[in-house]
Amino acid sequence: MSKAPRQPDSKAGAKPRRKNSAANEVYAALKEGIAEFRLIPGDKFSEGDIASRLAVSRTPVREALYRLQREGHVDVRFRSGWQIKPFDFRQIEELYDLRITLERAAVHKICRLTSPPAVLQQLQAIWHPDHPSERAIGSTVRVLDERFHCDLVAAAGNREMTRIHLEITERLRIVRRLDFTRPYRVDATYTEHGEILDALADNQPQMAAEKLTHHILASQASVRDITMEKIQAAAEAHQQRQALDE
Amino acid sequence: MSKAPRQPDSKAGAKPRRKNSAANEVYAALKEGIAEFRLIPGDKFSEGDIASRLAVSRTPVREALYRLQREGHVDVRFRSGWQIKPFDFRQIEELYDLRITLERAAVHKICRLTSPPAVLQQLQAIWHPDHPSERAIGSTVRVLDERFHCDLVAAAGNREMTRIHLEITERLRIVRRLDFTRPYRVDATYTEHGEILDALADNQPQMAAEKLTHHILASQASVRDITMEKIQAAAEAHQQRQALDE
DNA sequence: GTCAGTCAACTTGTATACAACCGCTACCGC
DNA sequence: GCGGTAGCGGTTGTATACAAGTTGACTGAC
Repeated sequence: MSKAPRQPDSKAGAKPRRKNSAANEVYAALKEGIAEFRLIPGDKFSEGDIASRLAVSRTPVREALYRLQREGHVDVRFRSGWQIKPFDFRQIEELYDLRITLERAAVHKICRLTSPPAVLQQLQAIWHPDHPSERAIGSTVRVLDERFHCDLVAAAGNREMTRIHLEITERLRIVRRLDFTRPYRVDATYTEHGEILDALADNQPQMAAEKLTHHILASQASVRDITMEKIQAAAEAHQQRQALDE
Repeated sequence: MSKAPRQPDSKAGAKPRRKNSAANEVYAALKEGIAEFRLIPGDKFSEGDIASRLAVSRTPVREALYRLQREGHVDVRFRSGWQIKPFDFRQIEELYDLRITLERAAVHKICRLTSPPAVLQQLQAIWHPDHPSERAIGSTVRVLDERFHCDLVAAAGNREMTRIHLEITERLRIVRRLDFTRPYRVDATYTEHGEILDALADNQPQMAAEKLTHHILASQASVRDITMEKIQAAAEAHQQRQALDE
């Protein structure tokens, strides 16, 4: 495995732990590493590596790795090490597509509800362009946008759908974090969210679904090129590091 | 934990193993136990219980339990044991609802494909009521039905959607297995599948979606009452066992 | 009889030890 | 020079040992 800078180990020597905090810390550290591209798709590593690097035993490392495996971030080959799963553009596209399916279903469901869920009011207050109070800026918008979509799905009232959608959101977050430094589609986001909410308020599911689809596709497009770019850069950096290791 | 009959341990004393077969065996044994209601929702047990019962160490047991936990079958409380998750009727309903959402989206996608996927031909051959060759009977129909729906979603070409759908199918299988002994809706299944395939062949997504929805709802209804019944019976048996333990 | 406090058994979380197995390299025969 | 094979380092899979926390029952006072 390429020698990434040692993770800041926040609990060196701290033996007593609550819950399975060690496993959780390993999980969080690895996931952050993947999200911030210190761990590059294709990187190989062993359980022992991670364990000594984070100063824990292999047991919590294994638990964390199995979680990540189930989430599709890493993979293991029998007695021959782990690796970060190669980046899969098609998978990203498919996840966005799935989001569209789920969220369209959600707005239809919302319109079929007998009484509109309270959360719509709150979303109106945050997002409606006529709203006079302060607007969020920069990457905050992205976080709020994520929240918007999750709230929308949750409002439809199917908890399993909400759970699945959350899982997808999690996996896409890693990609979306890539363009943190960019000026985000702030105005567009406000406009589009406003349109969706208006359509919902008017009980026009078709319109809401169309606006929603458009919004997600726009967001996807915004993310797509920067993703390509970053992945490329990360892959090159990775190759350089590997060359340096020899 | 109530004393369920000892699982048949197929590999007592067999030390050398390939893959993590011990973990897989534990997983399979537990899942079967849950599916067949030897492990009743609410049952409490410890890792040590399972380990000694299946003659393995706690390590593979833990791995299996964490898998089941992620799938929503069991839950753990910190240093205080595991339990089979209480049966959640609402969850079942929600999963069926989610199936409808995903499968409707799938048929729409299929109709938008430039060339119809080859699997449709195969499904026609199996399911079309005019088809002269042999029909499946009894519980085989249920297995084939499951396959039908998975194939349909797979044909839409979104692998992530296929994966999620498969996960849902897995979780519903436990419920569907409940009415193994019943005469299944054989004729209805053939008719309804035939209608869906016809609509797809005619490239009528709306029609296909409607027929599909109707079919899933019928299946759900068929399962609903028997589920109630069995759960009731299982819960009573469980109470009796508990009373007997004292 | 009831309630609070204590304690011991039990449970999970983590660390460590050991065994089986994969992949690679170096060596040997040709 | 080349092919095949044996051996070795490294990796995961499993077992076991130990630590920390929870639960529930028992005991004692009131």
